[in-house]
Amino acid sequence: MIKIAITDDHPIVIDGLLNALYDVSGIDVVATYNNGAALLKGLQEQPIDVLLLDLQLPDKNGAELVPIILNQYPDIHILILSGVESSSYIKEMIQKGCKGYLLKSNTDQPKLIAAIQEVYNGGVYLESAVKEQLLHEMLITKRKLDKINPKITQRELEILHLIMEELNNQEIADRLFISLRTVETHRYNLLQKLNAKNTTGMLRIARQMGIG
Amino acid sequence: MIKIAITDDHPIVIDGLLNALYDVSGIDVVATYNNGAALLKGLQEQPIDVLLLDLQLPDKNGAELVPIILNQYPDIHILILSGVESSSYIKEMIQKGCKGYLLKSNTDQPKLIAAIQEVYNGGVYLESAVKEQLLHEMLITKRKLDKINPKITQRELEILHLIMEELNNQEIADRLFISLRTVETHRYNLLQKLNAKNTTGMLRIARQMGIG
DNA sequence: TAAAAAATGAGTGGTAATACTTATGTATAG
DNA sequence: CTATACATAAGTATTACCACTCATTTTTTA
Repeated sequence: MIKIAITDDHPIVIDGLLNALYDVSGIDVVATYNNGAALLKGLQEQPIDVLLLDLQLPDKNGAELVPIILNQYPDIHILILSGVESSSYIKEMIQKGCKGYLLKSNTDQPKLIAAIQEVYNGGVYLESAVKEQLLHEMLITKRKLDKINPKITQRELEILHLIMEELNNQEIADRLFISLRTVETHRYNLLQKLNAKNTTGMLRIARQMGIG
Repeated sequence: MIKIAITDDHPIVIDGLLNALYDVSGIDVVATYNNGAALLKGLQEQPIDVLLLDLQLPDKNGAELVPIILNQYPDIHILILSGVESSSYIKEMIQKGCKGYLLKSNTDQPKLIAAIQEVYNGGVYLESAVKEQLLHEMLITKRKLDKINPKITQRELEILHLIMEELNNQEIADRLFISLRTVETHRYNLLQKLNAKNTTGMLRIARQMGIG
């Protein structure tokens, strides 16, 4: 018997989920909460296996809540049930330790049950639309910017790589047997070409272009 | 008519591909090469739409070859045909601008044709095994490092996020209604806790921990 | 081979970040 | 009720980085 808790601030969503999971063999919804505080309190007395968690809650959002929960109850399998299909959100949640990410918009009963069983058994559940989204994010990045992007020279690229390796200008100069001033010039030109305001921005853009 | 070139150092592979693509409507194999140099030379006189490229060539490997080709012929769609299913390879190749990655081990004629048509039409082709591999890679990262990780406070995390957004200390101070010196202190403590020597390193480590 | 692009490097000035230490109010947990 | 942790903030130096401009040499390409 998989013990489940539902947390969502919309009663309608909770009703829908209860309905979808009612009388399903092997699944038992033992609690529902409508905010983060209630959830954290409830977990103290009611142990669960799987948590269906909405990302947008009135008091705390999922990004804050998940680490707190997993820190105290590492064995709970968290299944995010969200309205937004944003790959950065999805990635963040999974990396924080959630076991799945469902979209409210297209999750029906069979999917929901499949997801619950999958995460309960130690797997990760992502529906195919979400998978596609992630892959797209991961792979596309580069070439579109590539056209717009002013071409970075070989030497500039080398310097970019060394900056990524956390070398400072002096260390880069020593490594490449060139003057500190030359490194500064290359670096300045990189900032211009990538239209970045500082090193952080430069590296972010570079990463988006697939460098690194 | 999609004009195709094949590059592989194994004649048997070339024969197999020729055979698979022979007499397929809309597809025309116009050249075959068995090393990188021959390919680069051939491209000068024989324009193509799609390149089937083996990663392991005797003279140059794919990682070197692809940027050279795409730099000179940005409109060629490169389809990697490799024996190794390594996600880092796959990612690297796609990010360098390749449009697809096929495994020699399980590519049959229909798959091959589908892939060629997909990339010719501007898409990216990855077979499902490869997709799964990539997703796995992408999502696993976090939790193992999570245990080791020194505890970063809520406020420090906030500041880390704002640094990632390319704000400087003054801007962060203004945003959080605190003093510049306080931001500097938090930032200093972050560098210590993450054991980083500069902002670049700090952000790299943070990313590895799944922050961002 | 001329023209363009890339790599090299310096001048000069300014701003931001890093490297510490010390300290205080405040919340929190034992 | 008292350690402990956290957020806050200042003092004092030093170093790194950013912002430009200009100039020379080398390499690439037309």
